[in-house]
Amino acid sequence: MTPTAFIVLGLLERLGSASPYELKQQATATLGNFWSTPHSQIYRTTEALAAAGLLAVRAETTPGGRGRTVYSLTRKGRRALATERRHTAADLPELRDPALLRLYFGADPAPLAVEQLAAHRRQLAAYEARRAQDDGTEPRGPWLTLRAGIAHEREWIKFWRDLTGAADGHTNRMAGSDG
Amino acid sequence: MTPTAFIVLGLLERLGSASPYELKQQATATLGNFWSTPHSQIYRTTEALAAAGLLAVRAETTPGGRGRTVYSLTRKGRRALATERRHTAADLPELRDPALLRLYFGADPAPLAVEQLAAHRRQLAAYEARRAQDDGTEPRGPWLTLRAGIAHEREWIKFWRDLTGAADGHTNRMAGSDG
DNA sequence: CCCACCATGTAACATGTTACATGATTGG
DNA sequence: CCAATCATGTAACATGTTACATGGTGGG
Repeated sequence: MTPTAFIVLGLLERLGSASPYELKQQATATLGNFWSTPHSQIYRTTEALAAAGLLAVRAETTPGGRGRTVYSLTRKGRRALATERRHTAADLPELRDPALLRLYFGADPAPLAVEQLAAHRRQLAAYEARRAQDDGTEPRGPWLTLRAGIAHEREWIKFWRDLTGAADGHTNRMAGSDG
Repeated sequence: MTPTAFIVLGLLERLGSASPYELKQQATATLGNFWSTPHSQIYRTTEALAAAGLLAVRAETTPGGRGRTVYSLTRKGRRALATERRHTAADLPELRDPALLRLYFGADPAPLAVEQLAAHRRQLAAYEARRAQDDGTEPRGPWLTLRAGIAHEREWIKFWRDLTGAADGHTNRMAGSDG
């Protein structure tokens, strides 16, 4: 099962039923900060899952006339989701950061670091606001991923902060916060 | 400029000249741990860069008969690389970890955590071996990205270690090392 | 000499990115 | 009522993944 398929099934379990458009909105709002999915892929995936019998299709006509297609889990879809949840994956994530790539190939660290630092600080603030806003009722999964996000943002901030003032001289190394 | 193009130019600056095959080997060996690139894309990119005048092409016939195509930077290619190095990007990386995705959608943390913990420990060991092996002559860029890799691996290990024993009960939260 | 693996690619298909299209709704 | 935006998609193209092809090379 592809990640997108898993996301579609997982979101539909929560939402009951939804159009691909709504699924995309949900995905952006909830997973968006650690996993992005293009809407084109959501449309393809809902079609494929429906063809495979994991989703039921319903054509809706909203008052006003504009139609849309609404999907919901079938029993088979529920089973597939449960099975997939039990699988464990041993794949590791990649860092895959364009800024890191530039750094690797010899870009001057300081200007990169200034931008990255600001962006990561904004991101961390957003995460922490979300955590603060939570009243303790959010399910454990999302809460844990939020925790992971916060931890890694803090690492990025440490990393780039150390580089904001680093001169681009001949010395390869510097004293760092690295243990 | 696409990341792959930047990688091809950057590697060719180091290597002087290389075939797409060699570029792929180099990319895997050096960047592989934080940025992967499929070989198909390397072949496409070398062709495109050559067509744009950033690379010079030379058809080689190795003793034995098997031919290959060797590329090297043109002056224009060097200029493009220098320009690109000066650009700063404000895009943030995504975590994009399949295990995190499962966690988000309610997978039982413990079994996931066991596998992830082991895998991240191996990865950290590999990074640290590389750092230990370095005699201080490695350029700063690679050394910095290695440092980032190590820091994040440590975060992942903390994260998953806290989850290896977590019961999958009704309590949403637990005491964590999060500060 | 044969099998396995390295070197060197090409091709088919899946996924991701970006642009376009079009009907409703709403703020000015 | 016009422009912007939301809702709802389709399509074109770029990139990534995976399978296949084929010539050399080295070990048993």
